[in-house]
Amino acid sequence: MPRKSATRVVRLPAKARPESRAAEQTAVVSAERKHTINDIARLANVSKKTVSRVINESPFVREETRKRITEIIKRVGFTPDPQARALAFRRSFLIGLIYDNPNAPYVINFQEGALGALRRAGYELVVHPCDRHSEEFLSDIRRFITRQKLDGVMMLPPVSENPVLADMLRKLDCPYIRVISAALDDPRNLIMSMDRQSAAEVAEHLAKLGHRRIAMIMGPRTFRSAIERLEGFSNALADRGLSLPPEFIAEGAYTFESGAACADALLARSPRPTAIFAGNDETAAGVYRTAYLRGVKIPDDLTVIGFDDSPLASRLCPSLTTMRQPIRDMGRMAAEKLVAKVAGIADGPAIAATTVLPHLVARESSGPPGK
Amino acid sequence: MPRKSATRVVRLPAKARPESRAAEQTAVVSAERKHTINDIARLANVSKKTVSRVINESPFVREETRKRITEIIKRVGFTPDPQARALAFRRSFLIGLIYDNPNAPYVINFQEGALGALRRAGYELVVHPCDRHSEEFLSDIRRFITRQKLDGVMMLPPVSENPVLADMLRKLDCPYIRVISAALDDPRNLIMSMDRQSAAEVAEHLAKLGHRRIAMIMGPRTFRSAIERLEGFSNALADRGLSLPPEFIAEGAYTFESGAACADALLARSPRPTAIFAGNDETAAGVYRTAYLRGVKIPDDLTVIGFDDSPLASRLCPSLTTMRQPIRDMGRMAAEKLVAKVAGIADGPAIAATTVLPHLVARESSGPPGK
DNA sequence: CTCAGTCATGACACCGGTTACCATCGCCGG
DNA sequence: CCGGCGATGGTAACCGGTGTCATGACTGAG
Repeated sequence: MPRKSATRVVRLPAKARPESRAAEQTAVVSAERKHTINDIARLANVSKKTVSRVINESPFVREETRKRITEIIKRVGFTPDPQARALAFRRSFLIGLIYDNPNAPYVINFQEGALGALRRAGYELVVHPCDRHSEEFLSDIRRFITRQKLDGVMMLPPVSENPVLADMLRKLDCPYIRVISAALDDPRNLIMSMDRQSAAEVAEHLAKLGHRRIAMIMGPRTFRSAIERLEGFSNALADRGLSLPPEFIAEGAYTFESGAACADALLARSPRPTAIFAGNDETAAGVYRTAYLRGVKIPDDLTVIGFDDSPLASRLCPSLTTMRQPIRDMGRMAAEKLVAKVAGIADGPAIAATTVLPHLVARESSGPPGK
Repeated sequence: MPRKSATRVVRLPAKARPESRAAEQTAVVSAERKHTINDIARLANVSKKTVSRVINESPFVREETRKRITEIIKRVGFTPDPQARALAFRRSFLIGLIYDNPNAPYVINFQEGALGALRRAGYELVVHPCDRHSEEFLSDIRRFITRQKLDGVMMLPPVSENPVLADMLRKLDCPYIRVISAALDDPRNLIMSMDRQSAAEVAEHLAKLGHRRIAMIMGPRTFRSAIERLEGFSNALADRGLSLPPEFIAEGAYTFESGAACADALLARSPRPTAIFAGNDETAAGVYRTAYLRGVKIPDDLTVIGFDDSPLASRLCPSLTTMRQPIRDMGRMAAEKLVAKVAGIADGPAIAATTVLPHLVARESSGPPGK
């Protein structure tokens, strides 16, 4: 068909035809027009309201009528227009996922866990990666939410820890769920990972193996999880008569490179630690790299423990002992909780935060101290 | 405030008040009602149509009027309702991303690349992970698209290779872009990764290093990329007088486990290969594992090359030589191409497929053959 | 000065659903 | 036999924007 090569000329000529846009030209392509609720009503010989009742499962429709209408709907393959519904319902049936996390498997797994629950409830998921250091950080998110009138949002750490953001969401009157490591909000808004307790489990593991010179590469102090893991770890070691001296604490950035650098500093000490608890798996991979370059054998010369149980953990050689977070489940729980909020149910008085407890997955990288 | 604990009782009692739903109770919470185009019109003392013109940058508004309205819009913080716009425009401004790919960084990077371009054009991204082996695979996707009346979808391999799915999309009259390794469709619908040429680059690299006994662990034959990489590799070797004998070709599954298993088989041969080209980085990690268990040193005893340049590649020790795919760019290009289609522009006669050419990133895992 | 052509704007229908409210119908007891 | 009630279905208005078309003011040519 002869297409006008009207790229976007429409806007330029101040003297185009009245206000005709190139819309129809493409719209007409579709052979059979989509059915609307009116078509169904006509076919079933009832009013559109009755059809609407059937769609929304209103009990005020005679069984026979309902059956007839349902039949027709199925036959012609009618789907109510989501935007029209959204307009009338004042609900978009869209949930946002805001993240700022370089850990791809974390995000993907959460996303997939959440989607399962969302779909079941009739919602779809819109994603929004962001950069919390950007100037337009907040306005971007605001635009994200208002642009499609999202019914609610979920946030992953570290953005989930941002109090200003949470404030903004409250002002926007936008229901939200924060995945987070500490009780920084109304428990109804939280999915909490018990990082403190998890870190204690690492301490116990290392103590049992007999380590006494233990180091930790923590995440950035601006991250709640970093603090929680550090304190949980340190306290648990103390409980067992072990200490985590300041010179054995390095502040990394939850990244591969920082892990390597911190490990380099730690392994240069004498005596050097026999075990390093890395703040996350990426950091642990950095430790591996430094050990590889320095000829330090894992786990013979050095025990390494990570956190997350990302795919990376089992790919490394030797495989990495780490803390597994049930991220998929967290996604599901976050979604369920959010949907309940959006629907206005389960908004009762005092509901505890939803919590998850990571657990240790022992692999090859941890063993008794060498010498 | 006294909340009716009306969880969802609304549906049960056949004799509730007419048909009142619990909607308003939650809606009223917001202190100041959202402004609509009517409010703006009233404030500016013009018709809503004129406000609409300003919003849509119609040239037919007097400069002074435009300024006044713009001012008011900004002052009261008005945002046009997206669902209402969508309804009137017959466009949802939503683009879907359909994937079925266990490689999280791949998906995340593509997603982020695409989002940049989509945002700029005023679209949002809705994600749909799927399981191509599920019975409801197709109907799920159909529902996904119709449920929110998506304006278009992007598909990642391997689902992108499914011809039945593409057919369905055409029938649904839903614009789509397939990210793929071969010209299986109208070029306007494709973002093509030149896997054949890339694999040839690997062959060249190995040949230059002096390898003669070279093996390949390919992906599943049902994957287009697996075939392309195999043929490209094999042909390029042949061009250089080298051969890829059948016993040095193993069919994996693009997974860590299959990589380990295939490597085990290959390394059991005698003489064994001095280099293995793994179909992707995951597979390469599997090769590392087997080498680790067998005490085979990389790269001294064995050169390993991956494909993807996922984060894993640089985390492994030794770091993995691999082919880098510009995934983020692919996301951006796919989004731009799709937006153009949706907008009806750039639909000219013959447009070549958009192609990308992965390139080699040489790291520590490749070197001259040992003995 | 008149007339045609532009530009700027408004009135109104419409997108495809929903709710509020009203009308009708069948069945019941008084 | 009639009024009343609950069950059903219809009508109109509305959600918040956009398209179409008419109209009035302004401009420049003849």
